[in-house]
Amino acid sequence: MVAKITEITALLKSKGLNVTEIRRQLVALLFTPGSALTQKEIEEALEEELGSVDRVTLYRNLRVLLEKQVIHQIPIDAQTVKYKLAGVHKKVDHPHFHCSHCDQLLCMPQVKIAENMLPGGFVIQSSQLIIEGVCDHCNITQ
Amino acid sequence: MVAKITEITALLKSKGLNVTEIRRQLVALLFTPGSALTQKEIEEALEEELGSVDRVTLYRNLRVLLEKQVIHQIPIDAQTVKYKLAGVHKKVDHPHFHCSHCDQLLCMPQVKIAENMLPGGFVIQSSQLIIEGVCDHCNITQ
DNA sequence: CTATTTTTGCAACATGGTTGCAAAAATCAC
DNA sequence: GTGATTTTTGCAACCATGTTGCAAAAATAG
Repeated sequence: MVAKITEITALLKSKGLNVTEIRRQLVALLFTPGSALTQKEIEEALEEELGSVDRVTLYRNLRVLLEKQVIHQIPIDAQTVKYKLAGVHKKVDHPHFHCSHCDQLLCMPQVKIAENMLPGGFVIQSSQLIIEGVCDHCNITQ
Repeated sequence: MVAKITEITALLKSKGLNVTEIRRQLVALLFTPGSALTQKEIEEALEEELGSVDRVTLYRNLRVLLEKQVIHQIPIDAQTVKYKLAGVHKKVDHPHFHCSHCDQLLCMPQVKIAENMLPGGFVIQSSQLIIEGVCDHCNITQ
């Protein structure tokens, strides 16, 4: 959770982004592996840190970070989108696992969706898979 | 496309729903296999048929049809939800294939997401898979 | 430090989700 | 069928969120 400021600064700069207070806090917030938040959750968390956050500023920063692929947008269900720090996976559209117990969102690049799973003649361009369930950690400690 | 009115009426009644003009047109619209529309697309299509459609009425009818499982809601990406006539598959959360060429949305119940695809300790409760690509038909005729 | 570029905060507007309520339509009981 | 009852519709209204423009503030470059 406590990522060094220099680490975050370096990440932002490496993507050609200026470093501002909101961006630093925003990235810091998503730095924990597995943590993925909705815009509302981000807004609330940032308000605790910064007092108040303009929703337009947050909205624009989310867009910039998405464009530069610092973060990813993952549609959990028809009415929820979560934001997550982009991992190191090459493909943008790898599967995710959402734990209904602890709300963690984990990348599952080991799960592959391949063309041979489909009837003949179908070509895959991309795919998006969300698996909802209980993660290994919650499964044990529960 | 031209499903007999009696067929649609029967479908609605079988779910315990009264038959109204909007519901009939709405179901008729989604009757074509593979057709899936956004709320906006539905609204526009219905306006051609009925002159004008109140967005609240449409919204409420979509909700009722979802509840009764006459239709399903499928999140195509972070900013698009499509509605589709519910098929005959037992599981609600079967995979879908979205053709980027003809925009058809096809059910792919043959693609299975199984627990053994995940690391040990993970339990699957449900899953949601959207595969984007080119369908067999477009692939040939293209 | 000053000039230039970027970012922020705010007003404003659009769109979609949601509720309440009275009028209209559908269904039910005769 | 008629009238009573239940359901559905259409509309006003409100809230949350997406989106743009613009001037002030902050960050960066020289």
